[in-house]
Amino acid sequence: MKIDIHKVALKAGVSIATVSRALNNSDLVKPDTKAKIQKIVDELNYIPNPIARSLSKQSTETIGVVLPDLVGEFFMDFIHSIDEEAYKRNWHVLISSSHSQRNLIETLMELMGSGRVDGVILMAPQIQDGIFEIISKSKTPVILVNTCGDFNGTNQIKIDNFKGAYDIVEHLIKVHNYKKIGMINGPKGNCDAEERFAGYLSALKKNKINRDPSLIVNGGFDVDTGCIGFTTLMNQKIKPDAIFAANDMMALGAYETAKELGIKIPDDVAIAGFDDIYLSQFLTPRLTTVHVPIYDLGSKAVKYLLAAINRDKKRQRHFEVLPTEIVIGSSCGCKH
Amino acid sequence: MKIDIHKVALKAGVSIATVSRALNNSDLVKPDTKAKIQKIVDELNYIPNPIARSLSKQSTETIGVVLPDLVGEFFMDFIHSIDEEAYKRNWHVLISSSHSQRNLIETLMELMGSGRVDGVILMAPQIQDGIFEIISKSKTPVILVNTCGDFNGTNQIKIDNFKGAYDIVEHLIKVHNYKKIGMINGPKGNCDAEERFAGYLSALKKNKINRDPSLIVNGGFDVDTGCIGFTTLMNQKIKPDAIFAANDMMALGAYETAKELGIKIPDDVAIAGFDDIYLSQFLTPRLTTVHVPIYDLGSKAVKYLLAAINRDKKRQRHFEVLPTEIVIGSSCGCKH
DNA sequence: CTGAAAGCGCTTACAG
DNA sequence: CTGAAAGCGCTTACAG
Repeated sequence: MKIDIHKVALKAGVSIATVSRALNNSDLVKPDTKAKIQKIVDELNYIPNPIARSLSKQSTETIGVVLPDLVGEFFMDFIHSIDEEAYKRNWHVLISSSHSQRNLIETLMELMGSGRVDGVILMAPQIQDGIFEIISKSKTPVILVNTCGDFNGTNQIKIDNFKGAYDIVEHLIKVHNYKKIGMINGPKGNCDAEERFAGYLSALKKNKINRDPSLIVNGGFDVDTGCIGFTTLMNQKIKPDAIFAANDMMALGAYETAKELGIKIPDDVAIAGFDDIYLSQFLTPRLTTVHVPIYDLGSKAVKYLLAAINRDKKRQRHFEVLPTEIVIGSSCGCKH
Repeated sequence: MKIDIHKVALKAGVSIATVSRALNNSDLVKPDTKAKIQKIVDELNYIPNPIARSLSKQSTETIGVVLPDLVGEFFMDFIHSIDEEAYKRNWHVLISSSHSQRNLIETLMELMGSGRVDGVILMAPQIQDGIFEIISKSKTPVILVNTCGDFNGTNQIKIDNFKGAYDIVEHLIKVHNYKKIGMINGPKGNCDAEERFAGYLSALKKNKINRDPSLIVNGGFDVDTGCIGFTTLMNQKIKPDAIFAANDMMALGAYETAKELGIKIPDDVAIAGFDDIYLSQFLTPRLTTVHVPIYDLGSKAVKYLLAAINRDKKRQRHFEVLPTEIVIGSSCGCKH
């Protein structure tokens, strides 16, 4: 038999209002009464129905997380950190990835319009038209994760793609004296990709190396396009002496292809990546890459979102760029 | 201004009951009326409040997923497949991993007692006392994923650890003629680990190889214990000619250590793993391992859970063991 | 400090 | 086919 607040009230000899107050730790309830009620609650193993509470309070204590389509090990850590942070505060996490079948917009609208969650963490490196309209029209607080640009009034948290890329390319230039640094770019329109590319260009410029369009190829952040990109770069007359892949997955593709073609890393060509995915430490040679503070990203996203929910007007907004850090392996030519 | 069912009813000139029926596609509503209501709904961009609906219908159309503490790339695919399957049916997914701070039992009890979800997918290779009490006492349907044994009355789905291990060890014996096959075991009490170990023992026995306790070491399913296990095995007088690691992460540890010690795989010692994690295809040499149908595991877990929820009495239960398949790389000695 | 009552936004048995 | 009303299980302003 399902036990509800009435049963507790009956057994405790008080009204349901008092039970409710006691459980919400209102100081309108006498300590004695609280204790008495708590005893009954424990006895009966009563758990208040969160759905009813949500309806009444008009808040769900649940945050929604919307993820992009492609998911990798990266995201598990992200979710884990979100869950951890949410748990600490007794909040819940509703997951929703956008699928081939449905687009981000749809997912987002449904989540935000429905009242199923009090706020949304939206990871959207590939921002689509219409998203801002939805966000700004809605009263549901949102925090954008890894989204390009600075959208006024919207909470944002992201990683420092630019500086990470800048630093690692500068490492290739200054420490190793490479002159022909190729790049396998990420997908068009992807924020992370664009910022990393900008960092690459900037490092070249600051170090007075001319940008050579033949050394820049496009990729899609996956292994296959890494293979293709690497092949393209290495089949040209002017071969690069180092290649910066915009993420580790593409660097991995480069490794694979290098092995097949008998090209030695870093002797024939140096490689650097971005993300520091778990896998990269096990590559031979260890990949030089950029570490991304993924745990921090998740837990801060939760903190800022809850702050936004609690102050309920979106007055003061959060905008933060988390630092990235280069991780030196031997794929760049460093000895270990 | 938040728009609710009353606004829609007012504008459509009908009662809220009729609006509700129309939206639930009841055939008690005349097609004309339905059309008229739908038009208003679209105009106003009305989305019924799922919380109110849940309270009224006593069902949430949400499934809870409880994950163990250690999470890896494996789990992201699992969640993704669950989300995909749930989405198809317009269900939602609430994630809850057990943390250092809280144990599985607590997480589970809260989730099941609260009415926040209609059913739970519980991945628990390391089953704890008390879990069955909770499950059998509760009316909330549960499906156990990768849990050892056959618990009467409980829906279960798992992978064929035994056969996977058996097959891969038999491959080492029959194809490569290894005689001294070591094993780096998984954690004590872990279901997957125990079944894999049983498969190993059975393959030895069937092929008339005596079990040699000095060739069996314990591990914890992580890279570090793989390193330690490998070192231990290779430092003995009688060295193994092949090692079966109970999962790929430990095989990875073996690779690392082999590299450091200058031991060649597979020439000095063959290696086989289990899981076929994404990473393993990029190891040199490619790891011979056992593929686990993780996507299937997730989507079937959802299907069976929803079936259990819908038939609401737990009459007919689902129990399924998904086949595993060996993936031949060159770490076992096969040419590629 | 406590209780009776209204309200959160829906669904659905009941009556017509 | 449609509507008035009760009910889902809580919270909280109001009155005492």
